[in-house]
Amino acid sequence: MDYKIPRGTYDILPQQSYKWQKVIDAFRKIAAVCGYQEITTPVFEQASLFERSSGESSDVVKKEMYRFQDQKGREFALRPEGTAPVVRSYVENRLDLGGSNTKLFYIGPMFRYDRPQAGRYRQFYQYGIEFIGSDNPYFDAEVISILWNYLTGLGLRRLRLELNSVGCPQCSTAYDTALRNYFQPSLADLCPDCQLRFGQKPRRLLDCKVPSCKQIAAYAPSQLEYLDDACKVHFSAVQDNLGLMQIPFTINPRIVRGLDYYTNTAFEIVYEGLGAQNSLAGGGRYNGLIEQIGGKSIPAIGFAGGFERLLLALDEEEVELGAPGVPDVYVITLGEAAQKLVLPYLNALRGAGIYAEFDPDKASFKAQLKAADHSQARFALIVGEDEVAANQVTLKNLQSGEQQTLPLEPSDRIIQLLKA
RNA sequence: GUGGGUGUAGUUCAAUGGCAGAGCACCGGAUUGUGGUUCCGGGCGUUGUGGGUUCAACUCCCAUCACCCACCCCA
Repeated sequence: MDYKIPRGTYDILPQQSYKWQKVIDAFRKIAAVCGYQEITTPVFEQASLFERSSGESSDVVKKEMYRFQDQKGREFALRPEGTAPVVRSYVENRLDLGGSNTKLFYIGPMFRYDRPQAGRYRQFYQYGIEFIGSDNPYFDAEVISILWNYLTGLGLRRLRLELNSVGCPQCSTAYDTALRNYFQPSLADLCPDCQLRFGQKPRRLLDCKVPSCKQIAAYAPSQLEYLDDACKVHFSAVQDNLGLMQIPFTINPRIVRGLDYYTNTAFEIVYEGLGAQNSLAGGGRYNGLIEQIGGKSIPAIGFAGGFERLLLALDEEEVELGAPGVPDVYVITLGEAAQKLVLPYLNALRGAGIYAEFDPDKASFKAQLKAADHSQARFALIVGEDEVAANQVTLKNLQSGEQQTLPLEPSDRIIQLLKA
């Protein structure tokens, strides 16, 4: 083998495809019934779009972005996430001037230069929702409910929805100050990573896993105590709405979104039983992002989830996603005359929407019947010398073994039988 | 980016430094046109790759690549 697939990527092979189609179709369906329409953006964008929106200090931008220059020296990046491109498109196409809400969803590959691990790839596929246009807490609940209903609808049970509010930029900076005050005295005892976090993103100190840091962080103030009145009201309204929609959640004041643009509502869905990469999806409000990217000041909220982990979780929970398609009929011929007769027949069946399989390389009758059995086709359509002579075909039900003879010409009757 | 583990047939796994094997899967056959069960037959695979040690390496050593696990990050 001379060529190898790039590290951290994978092929979706035909035997796996139907599962992907199933989860993708289910997502499209639920998005549609909530009024969301699909948007597809390029897989690469100006690198600065992500630098500015995700935050220069975020790991995603700092060390995980695939960057390249094109022939004219322009700086591009393979998109590491979906929200910034959607917002870029929204602003660029002046959807912000319409004055009404915009409901979008996307599905596509994202790219991050991470060390590969179970549930973590360098090219991975995400589904996501972006609601743009209103700060009404109903929409927080709507967006979260889409995610929740999608995942539970697929059959997942061991899900946990964790909810938090990171507040508006004002309460957020107030909170950062409070955290710095809290950690200041123990600064020297923190791990090197945390010492960096102290300066850049103090709230990251809260989910450090080093035991000594954990201990120090144990009594740190909670974000929720530093929400201003408006943010408090919003947060509790979101909770009320979720309650009314009967979506269970737990408040986790320590969940922190990795990208800088989040405000107020932040949430994450974790699946118990996936190992380290157990976060199935996450999202939140980003009320300042549209303005930051050059549009009007318009509130918005969204989420993104990864299909790879979703499929792992479905596998873990032994959810059956159906099976690959099997032929309705397997066509068996014997002799040259039969083969000639059968080609127009095949075409007619397929034209009528019937999945018909045929392999002229299988010579013997036995081999063909074996192949028919192996294909799990429901029927075998047999055209041999006898049939040619008698101007008819034999239709054999492979489950029951019953067979009947029918006129040679493809008829509605046969099509009905095969479709049944 | 850091630490640990693994790498043998399509696949799951064997092989005290001494001839590279088995189950499953796959293909063919068991007299003329009837499948699933059964029986018989079918495998030289650069033992991930490249070096080294040795009379001899799947086995020991080094490097490299890939995957897995954890950290990290995040979906």
